[in-house]
Amino acid sequence: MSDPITPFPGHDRLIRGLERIAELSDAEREVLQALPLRVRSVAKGEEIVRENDRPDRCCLLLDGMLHRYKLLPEGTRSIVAFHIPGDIPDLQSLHLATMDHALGALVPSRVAFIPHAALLDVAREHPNIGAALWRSTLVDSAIHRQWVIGLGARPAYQRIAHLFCEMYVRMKAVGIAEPDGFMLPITQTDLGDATGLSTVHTNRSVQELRGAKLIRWERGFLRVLDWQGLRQAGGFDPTYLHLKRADESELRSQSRAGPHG
Amino acid sequence: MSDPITPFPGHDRLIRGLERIAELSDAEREVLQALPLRVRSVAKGEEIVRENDRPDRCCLLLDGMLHRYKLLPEGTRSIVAFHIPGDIPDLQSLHLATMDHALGALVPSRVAFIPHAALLDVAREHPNIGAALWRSTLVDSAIHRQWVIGLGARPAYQRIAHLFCEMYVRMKAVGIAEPDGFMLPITQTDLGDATGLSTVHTNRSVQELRGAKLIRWERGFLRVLDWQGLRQAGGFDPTYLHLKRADESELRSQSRAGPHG
DNA sequence: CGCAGATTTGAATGCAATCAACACTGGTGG
DNA sequence: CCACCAGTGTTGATTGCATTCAAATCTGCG
Repeated sequence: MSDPITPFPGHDRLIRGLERIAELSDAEREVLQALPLRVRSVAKGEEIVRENDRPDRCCLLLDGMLHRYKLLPEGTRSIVAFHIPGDIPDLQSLHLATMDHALGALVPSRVAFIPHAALLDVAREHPNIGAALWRSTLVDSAIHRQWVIGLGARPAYQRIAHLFCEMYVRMKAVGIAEPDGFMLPITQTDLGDATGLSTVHTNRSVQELRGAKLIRWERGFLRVLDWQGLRQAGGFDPTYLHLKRADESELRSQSRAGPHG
Repeated sequence: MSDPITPFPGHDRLIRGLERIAELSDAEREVLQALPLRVRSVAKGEEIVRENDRPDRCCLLLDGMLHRYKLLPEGTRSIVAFHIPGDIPDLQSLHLATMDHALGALVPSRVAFIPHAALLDVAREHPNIGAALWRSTLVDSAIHRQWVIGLGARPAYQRIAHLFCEMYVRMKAVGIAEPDGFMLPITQTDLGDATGLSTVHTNRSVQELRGAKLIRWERGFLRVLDWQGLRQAGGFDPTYLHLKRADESELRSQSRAGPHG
């Protein structure tokens, strides 16, 4: 249960997370390196921030996977976002005092807390970093929009394919994907709560994707067998992730499968 | 087709729009008053910003109603947001260069364009205004999240009730609602495209709301007959709109109908 | 008046939810 | 070491909410 102010390991994640969408100078990277991080491990299923909380710090994900969700009166859980290392899932709390949803861990994870005050200072002193943070919340918003579109207009099969594409591309962008797939250590129940489908129907749709030889998904690793096919199945266009050109073109050109980078 | 730099009429809308969620000083209001606005009328159905555009200005809505939407390959239109006077629907373009959706007018409207450069300057020189703008995009994002929840977990009837509540409260917050309802000059087709329902089923759900004596909706005016009932039908909790305390408590306490303020 | 867009109604179909079991996995404790 | 259990994944059967297809009515407007 280490809870010291660690001046090192998490900063790389933070910087990579921001650099996938924004340009940073050396000086700015150094400023970020100096941010105080309080590292903590969280257990699977643990709630990191509660609905209605008024946090005074943000949570940077270092390792593992988090989700943002809301429990409805009927007892159902609605997942509104998945988060991967490098993300700051509750960055919005910087300017929206009250949490309108909860943040929790889907698997054992490591997070780092950054005081609001520190982030606000940095954002004010270094407008470019401020812009990057703002931009980061805007990409988050763009992902929400895409989910709205998916839930409103796409059938189950396509919805799931789209989500797989999204997670794959996001992970590639921070360099934590493998050449042939990525870790997706969530349950089908989680997937269903995120796509608005029952677990049963989620299961059947995943099987369809397997049957179409687009993916394999075992022991938490999702292997992409046919990237072009999966993209097509999901109607996926990465524009909305607003990655920097380089990352984006890389993934466009990538052809089907094969264990080559 | 007036297209002069009008230094006056739109600024009130802008200020009211920001003040529903943020505190502004007199000095800051004056700074906002000095922003250059280019006012324009747009026709019903007109596209103001196109998908894939890279705008160099933002669009402030003065009168009317706009929507953000995306046309899918299958030919369907997915509406991801409705906008009312005081909103800046494409504020995200300030930091996300490429539009990942379109912006259009649902009814004849008046908008004012503000150059990105001007907004960025103001945001940098006046951190509190910058925070208010950022905050504004965060509320937009929170609304998206709520739509995700609705589309993923709520049945048609509830979804529509929830949307009606949301629009009512947002309009109250900028002072353009009537005591007994508000202008909602959209078609049921629009409503369906926003709630992920067919027009037929949208129609039937609206009729249910009417049958339950919760609303009336004629000639573009939605009369709220039973606010508490409507709130309950939609499972509506306004927390996610992040209004300033005052506005929020006002609406909580308001009881059923009646033409008293 | 006649037309286009919007609303409404009816009937048939279908996607996805629900209900109900069963299989598989990993972890725990006897 | 194995029995047991909880969580997860899978399959089958049934139900139902919402879609689609089709057509009639209503409304505003040129």
